[in-house]
Amino acid sequence: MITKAEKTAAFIIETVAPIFNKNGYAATSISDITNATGLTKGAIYGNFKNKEELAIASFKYMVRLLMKELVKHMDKSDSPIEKLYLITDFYRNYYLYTNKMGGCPILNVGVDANNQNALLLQKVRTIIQRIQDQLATIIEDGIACGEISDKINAMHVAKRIDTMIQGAIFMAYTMDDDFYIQDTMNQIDQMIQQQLKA
Amino acid sequence: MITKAEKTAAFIIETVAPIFNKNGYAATSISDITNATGLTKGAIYGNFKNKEELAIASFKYMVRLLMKELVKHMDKSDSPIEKLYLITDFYRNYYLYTNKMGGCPILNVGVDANNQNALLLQKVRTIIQRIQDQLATIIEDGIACGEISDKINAMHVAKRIDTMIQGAIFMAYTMDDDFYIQDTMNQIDQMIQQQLKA
DNA sequence: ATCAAAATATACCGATTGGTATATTAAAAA
DNA sequence: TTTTTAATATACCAATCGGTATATTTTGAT
Repeated sequence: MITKAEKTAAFIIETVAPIFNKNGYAATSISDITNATGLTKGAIYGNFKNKEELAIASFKYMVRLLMKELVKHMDKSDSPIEKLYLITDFYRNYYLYTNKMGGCPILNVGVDANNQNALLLQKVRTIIQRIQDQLATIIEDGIACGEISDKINAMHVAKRIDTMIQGAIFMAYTMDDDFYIQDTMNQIDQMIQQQLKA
Repeated sequence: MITKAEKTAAFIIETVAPIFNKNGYAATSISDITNATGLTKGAIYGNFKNKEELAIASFKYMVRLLMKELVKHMDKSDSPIEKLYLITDFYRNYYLYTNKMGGCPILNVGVDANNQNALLLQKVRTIIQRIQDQLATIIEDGIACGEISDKINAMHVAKRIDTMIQGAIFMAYTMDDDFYIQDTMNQIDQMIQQQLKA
């Protein structure tokens, strides 16, 4: 059975996650949290040990949301090479989609947590690692089924694609210009076509 | 003549810039600043209007340092295409070089200032714009002197290169792995060779 | 050496910080 | 319906926040 506290905890996370994502850890105060939720400190600290635990829960929630959407998108095809195109396709809507949740949590927390919060930084690293592993797996699947050239290093290409995507997201948000994402996705598509295809 | 206050202001900026760069605006307190400098609030607020002004001065100082180094590096050749290679060459030492100053100020302030400090964000945008303009100018010079194909859009390529560089910097710092920068610079070099060269 | 001005230190301000102890209310079991 | 427990609200804590007013010191010109 789902308790009241569990519902409250979920509500707090959903409400607070975009705030942490937008403002960063240090710039988000407990009163920001009580104001946004309409709850009091009692409810917050009754459900979370401290600010850090809530920030981590918020980050995990954001990433889970994003990854669920990405996987849903990728599942539209079984072909590895088509899956790669579906990934760039997903990121073409990323700016619009993540704006609602206060930006890209990986970029934001990655920069914000560095030198500031070891636990949060560790969580981001794990997520990035997981994304790259999955990307590499798709490429390896493509090699295995003959869609992708066996000359290429799957993990290297995975990192390369991920790096370009994160660069595009940073530029898009900092310059408030979606062009960077659109152009980078075209660039990655071209890379897939010209360098990866068997 | 150089006054005592001017020397103090310079000393404060040099001392504090890496701290702002590492911690971000909100997570850097005035007491962090007095502790690091050994000065008191009187000296700080006697030389700077407020925390924001000091943060902006610190950011400008970091960028000036970096850009001076980059320009010095680029001046090793007059050939536009060689200048492009010298840029990637510069960034091959970027991780080691910027670690001492608390990371890449453009990445850090770009993410930190977004939704937090409009003035700082504006400064980053101006710097990024300037970098891309200069990059585009080099490419256009290359086109003019026949080193670079006239088929390409200079500004688009400039943005593309800048995006890849920033992505590499983000990944390198978040994952604490210089590989991302080295690999991306190789990638850009290859791009120059295969797509830009006339 | 004196003195005015510039520069820095000290002491203080109200507001806010993250967090806790306790009181109160709401929910569920008896 | 009473009683117990779970959940939330209230009131408070010391510490710190950014910033200022004023006192003190240092500096350079006379």
